Amino acid sequence: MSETQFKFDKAIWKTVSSIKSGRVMSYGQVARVAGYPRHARMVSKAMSRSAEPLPWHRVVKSDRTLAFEVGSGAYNKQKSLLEKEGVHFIGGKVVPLGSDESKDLDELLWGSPE
DNA sequence: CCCTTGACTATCT
DNA sequence: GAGATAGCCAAGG
Repeated sequence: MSETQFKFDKAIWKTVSSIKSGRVMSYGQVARVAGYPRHARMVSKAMSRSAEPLPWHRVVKSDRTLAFEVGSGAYNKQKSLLEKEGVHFIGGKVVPLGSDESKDLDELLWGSPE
């Protein structure tokens, strides 16, 4: 494993573990904050290489949907982990704690999204 | 080296 | 707003 890759992994791990419970970050955002813009696709690899457990479930796509196929085991796993932290799922999108749910709740009641 | 892949993103129809 | 398209960049065959 090269030196540069180790530095990259370390930066990613640090950023991911800095995500607070109930909050989420997109892959691109994690990469940018870690100091590696346009490395969104590398974030997943770095997390996979992590020796110790990381709050990987707090990392979602830029549109706030999960990166896995809907209905897959990994998808359900990530979803339950997030819900356990108080994160809502509305219309397949995550709703972090602290965000204004009234609009989404309104959509739910009126049946606009799924 | 060339080509394909992927836990991505932004933009255009 | 969903689907297609084109960038993106490191890894691996």
